[in-house]
Amino acid sequence: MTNTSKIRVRFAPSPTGYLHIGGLRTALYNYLFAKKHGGTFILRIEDTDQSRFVPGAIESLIQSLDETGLTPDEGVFLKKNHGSGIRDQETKESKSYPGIIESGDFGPYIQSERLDIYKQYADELIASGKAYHCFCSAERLTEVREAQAKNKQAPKYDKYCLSLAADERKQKVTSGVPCVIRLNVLEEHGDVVFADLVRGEVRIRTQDIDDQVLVKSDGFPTYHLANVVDDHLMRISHVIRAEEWLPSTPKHILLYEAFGWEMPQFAHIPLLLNPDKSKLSKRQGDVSVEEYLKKGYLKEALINFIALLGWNPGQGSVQEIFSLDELVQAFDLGHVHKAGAVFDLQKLDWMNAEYIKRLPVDELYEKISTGGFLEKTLIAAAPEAMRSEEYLKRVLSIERERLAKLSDIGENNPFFFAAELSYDTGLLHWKGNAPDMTREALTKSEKILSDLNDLEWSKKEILEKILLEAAGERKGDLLWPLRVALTGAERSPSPFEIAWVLGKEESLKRLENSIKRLS
RNA sequence: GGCCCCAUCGUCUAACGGUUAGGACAUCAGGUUCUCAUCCUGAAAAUAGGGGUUCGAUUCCCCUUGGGGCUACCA
Repeated sequence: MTNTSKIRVRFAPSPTGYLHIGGLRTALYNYLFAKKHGGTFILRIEDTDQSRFVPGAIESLIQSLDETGLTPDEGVFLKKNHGSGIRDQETKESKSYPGIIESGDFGPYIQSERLDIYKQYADELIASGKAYHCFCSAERLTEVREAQAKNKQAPKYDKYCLSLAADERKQKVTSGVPCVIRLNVLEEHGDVVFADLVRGEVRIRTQDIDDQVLVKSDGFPTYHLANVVDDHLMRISHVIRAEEWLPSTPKHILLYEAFGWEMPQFAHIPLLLNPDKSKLSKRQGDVSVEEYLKKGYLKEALINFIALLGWNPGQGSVQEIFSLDELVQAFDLGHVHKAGAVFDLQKLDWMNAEYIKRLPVDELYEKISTGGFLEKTLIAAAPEAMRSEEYLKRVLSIERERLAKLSDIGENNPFFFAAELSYDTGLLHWKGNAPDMTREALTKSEKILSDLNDLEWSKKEILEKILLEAAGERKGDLLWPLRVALTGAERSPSPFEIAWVLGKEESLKRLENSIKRLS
């Protein structure tokens, strides 16, 4: 049931660590494009460099994709009950065939488990003379390159081994001399031209293209070979990847031609940048998706934010808040930017705050508690009474509009979780009021609040009404000392809200303490 | 060094030959029942430079400049 016109895209990371924020964006654009066109979003693990493999990285990659909602349609098994999360022993083993992968084969697609396939295709190229064995040492290659750099020439292999006699090459191969397999790029080929969906026509002179290594001396394929072979076998229709791959695309095109295969469409999306405009990297901030989630950035905000880094809905739209579904509807490769985009943490904070503000308190509490923020924040050290669900929900209803990220809970308002307040007594005085006046105000507040019953304490609006009435014209005289007494802080939410959160007992205790300070 | 890509406010971006060059973040100022936050209003802030093409260029072409990426038996 092959439908060759079907949209099939892939996200093809190397398992060298955690999912990078730039990787997430590449995955997102692939995902959006697939969903928009009723296509298939595939995950393929490109682990052809054994030395860079990080244990656990594959699982981590899959988990991050899953947590952000970008679960692949193919190439991954998410298992409920057992083990690694990437393989289902019951129904699928890794593929060991050189054949076409049809829709319905679900991987996992891990390149290190497909070495036979690449070997077979490399041999095919050797047989047809499109590729050749190279026995040159690293030292010689370095010398060649240095000489070329000195002469201001493009650095590329000089085809030395191609000049070896055929039987000499064969003899070396059979006797096991270490060698690699290179693509034989013919200069008479002419320019390599392709139409990039983002950039338009891209043209490279063949003389500038190196005889790329296809198979390394350890028998593993390089990225170039494995990538092209798999994209072909998996019937990838659109290669959507980061701009850093643009220079190697001509090499891939030459490979498709050498095999006589139909080419996918290419779309090279702009890089995510550090504030100094270099490629987004660690060192200048967090780049791991997991880190952002841990800090309390909501996946919806993260996805929304990076979607808009390098893409916009066009049509003069000024919409900034998009759900995943809305992104799917609006997405369009034609509105992907060509220039790189700086990853601006301040705007992410703003967007995350927007999402938090829109979250009902119950859902916010759910995220705080399941996200581990009860253990990671000021809440951890709070007295027992200040850790209850009911108390925390009251705090959240106040803090909701001042949180940039979940981990900020209590950060600006530590008095919500403090057993004792420490502050400068002078802070209690409103605009130079005398201590007597302050004491009088605090005593008045204490009297009012202690007279209120539980029902009146249950609503912050009631507290507000009563205190406001009592305050009269010069509100600061009463409210400022009360607020400081309850918070010990120069800045905080309103005294009504604080009192309501703290409750009668704790509020009165803090008031009494403040009055003691003045005597 | 070589090759390639890119270029609108500080940042993300809109305007696919004709706009007082628009929006958002950040910044600043003011307003909103005490401080802060939220919210509202306002301000400042950009087409890198030079040539063309055109009646008319942010927009199309060329050059310069600037930035970035790649340049491995890494992806």
